[in-house]
This record gives sequence, C-alpha cells and structure tokens, in this order.
Amino acid sequence: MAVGGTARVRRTQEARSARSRQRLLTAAAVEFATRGFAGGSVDRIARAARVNKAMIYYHFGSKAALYREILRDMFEAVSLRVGEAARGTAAPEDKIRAFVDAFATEAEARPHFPPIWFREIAEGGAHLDPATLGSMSGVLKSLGHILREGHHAGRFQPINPLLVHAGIIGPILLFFASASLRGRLERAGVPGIATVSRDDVVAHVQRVALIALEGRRRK
Amino acid sequence: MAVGGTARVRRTQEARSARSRQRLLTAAAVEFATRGFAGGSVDRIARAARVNKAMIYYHFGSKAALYREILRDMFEAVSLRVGEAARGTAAPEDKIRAFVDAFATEAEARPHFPPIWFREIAEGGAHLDPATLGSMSGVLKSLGHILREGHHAGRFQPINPLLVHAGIIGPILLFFASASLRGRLERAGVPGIATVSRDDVVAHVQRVALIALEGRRRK
DNA sequence: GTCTATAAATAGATAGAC
DNA sequence: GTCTATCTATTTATAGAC
Repeated sequence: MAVGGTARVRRTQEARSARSRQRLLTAAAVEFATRGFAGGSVDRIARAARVNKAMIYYHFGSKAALYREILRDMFEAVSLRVGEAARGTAAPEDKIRAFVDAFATEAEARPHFPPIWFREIAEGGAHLDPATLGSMSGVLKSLGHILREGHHAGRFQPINPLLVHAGIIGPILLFFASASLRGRLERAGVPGIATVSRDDVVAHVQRVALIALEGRRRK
Repeated sequence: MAVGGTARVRRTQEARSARSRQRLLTAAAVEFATRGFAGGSVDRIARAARVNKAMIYYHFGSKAALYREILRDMFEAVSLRVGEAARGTAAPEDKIRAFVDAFATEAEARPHFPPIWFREIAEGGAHLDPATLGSMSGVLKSLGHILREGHHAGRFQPINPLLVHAGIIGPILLFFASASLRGRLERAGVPGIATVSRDDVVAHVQRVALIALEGRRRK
C-alpha cells in the first residue's frame, strides 16, 4: 500500500507536470501568434497559463526553445496531413483537392498557425531548426509528388511546384490570418467581405489550382 | 547679403533635417520588416540611420507613430498604383494583368513591404490608422471595380472580390517575403525553388486569376 | 535641430528554499 | 516540480544643455 501510494503520487505529479507543460504551450502559441517572437513575453505566457514563470525554463530551457517547440509541432502536423493526402491511389485531381482541404483544416484547427507562419516567413525562418525545415520541405515535396503523378498520367501540365504551392497556401493562410482585419474592413465600409466562408475559400482554391494545372492554353 | 546668408543657412538646415528624417524612415522600414514592430528597437534604428535617437521623437513623436507613418506610405503607394490600373478604358482582362503587375512592382520596389504587410495581418491590423485602412480598402475596391466591369461586359463570372484578391496578393506577397527562406530550403535539398523569377510569378498569377474569372464550368 | 544623460519600466533568465 | 526573490540588460521616452 505504501508502494502503491508512492506510485499514485508520482503519477499525479507527472500528470500535473504534463498538464502545466501543455498549458504553457497553449498560452505561448496564443502569445506568439498575437505579438510575435520578439514581442511575446514569458511573463505574460506564464500568467495566461497560470503557471509559474520559472516552469518555462524548467520545461523548455528558454523562450526561444519554447517557440521552436511550437513551430515544430505545427509544421509536423501539417506535413503529416498533406503527406497523407499525397499518398494512396486516388486520382491526381482528388489528391489536389485533398491537399488543399488538409492544409485548410490544419490552419483552421490551430488558429495560431497562420499568423505564426506569416511572421516566420517575414523573419526569413530565423527560428526554424532542421527538423522544422524538413517538415516545410516535406509539404512542398508532397505537392511535387502529386504534380508529377498528374503529369505522368497526362492530366496536368508541367508547372513549377513552388508556383502551385504559393497559389494554394498564400490565399488560405491569408484568409485565416486576416479574420479580424476583414472584420475591421467590413465595418470601415467594404461590403461583402465577411460573407466569405472557409468552404468558399477551399472550394475556390481547389478550383483555381485545378484549372491552372489542367493547362488550357491561353494567349 | 545678411538676409541671403540667413536664408541659405535656413535652407541648409531644413534640407539636413529632411534628410535625417528620410534616413530614419528608411532605417525604420528595414528594422520593422526584419524584427517586427515589437521586436524593432529605436536605438538600432537611430544607429543604422546614423542619426541621434532623440531625433526620432523630435520628428515622429514615438516609435508607434514612426511605424504608422511607414505603413501609411506603403499602403498609399500601393493603393495609388492599383487604382491607376483599374481606371481607364482598357479591356477588363488587361486591367487584371495591370493590377497584378502593379502590385508586384510595388512589392518588389519596397522590399520591406511584403514582410511588414504579413506581420500587420498577423497582428490583426493593430497599428492601422483610418487613413491606412482606407488605402487597404481602396485596393479591394479597385479590384471590385475591374470585376464588375468585366462582368457587365459579359467576360467575367461573378466571383467574390475577396477570393480573387486573396488569390492575387497571397502568392505575390508570399513570393517576395520568402526570398531568404526559399534559399534555405533550396540548400536543404528542395530542388527547383530558386529558379522561379519575379516574372514567372506575375505571369502565373495573371494567368490563374484570368482563367478563374472566365469561369469555365467545372464539375 | 542636435546632442548627452538619465529616468522608469520591462525584458529574459537564474539561484535557492521548499 | 514549484515557488519567491532578484540580477542584469534592454527598452521607450524625456529633460535640458547647446
């Protein structure tokens, strides 16, 4: 019973530790998305997570390491999801649709994702470690794989994957990151801006990507 | 001669003041693009401009006011250029091409523009004053004007301007803001990324925007 | 207009008790 | 694992001499 009690206590402490670690990650994601890496404050993160500030250094070592962990989680999840979309035996057109949908789903599920991605791009990827860089290139490679398949099947024109990539993630990131800004523009007198839904954007990007790939000739 | 001398001195001082003011604006644009508003430091801006730090407060009043001035300049210039593209009697298709080209030209001419725009979006437009908000909506309105013209002429399908807007500025901003990141990805083993040129991107975005607007039916 | 010096607040990080 | 207290550096901003 003494042993069982000790084990139970240990389990409880471990669970509490894991929970406070997770609370810090969640609070940090919000803080960094809102204020950026430099603008984010460990004091505010600790306060929002209702965890002592020293725990940030206990769990992660530094503000930069905490930030990198968030980046890693984020890009790993995206890379995984779009990788699933690229594999399998579905038609190339359906894979493009799945790629777009997976990216948008991931961007929507993690509201901090689009703003942090934008900021990281603006900073030239200053905080990206090799693992995260690997996930980023994984996204591009998955798309390149779909494009090659489609080309070999005679259904897609050869287009540089970077252009298709930019045409997909650019609008989607922009849409999700600009939610609050669109609200302000609508109130400032630009009509019909708030009526666009997530599904509208996904459908539009899917359609545009596909007709671009089909490669109908234009003068 | 005494009067002429005084006037000449005054002119020289004014010119020097205007020059140091301009130097501060240039240095601040680089600093804010690289590190963001919160991460940017007035000390570093003053040092880079080789101007005394106190002059920032003399000329602009505060770090925030200096930042807002940069935003105003930037969005005014863009709004003006795309406004020119939207006016006139050219065919709607050519106006779309001109819109895309004007936006890309402006983004390229001011390297700080894409990263600052991205950061400002991520921040929900926290630093946008009414004038700048007006310029932003002006860009959207110019595009909406072209789309309406094209629709009335029976050449464009009706599509929400926000979707077309995101499909144009998303990829272009992404391309210019990610220059250094693309270099790192290329070195990390993603081939064919550095070969894409400004003209490739502009041509691709023009083509994609137009075939989307022509509205060929897809299942 | 330009400078020096400095105020006042806040930042990231750590030592050490429990 | 968690806490308090604190160190040091850096931040924006200003007062006042010239």
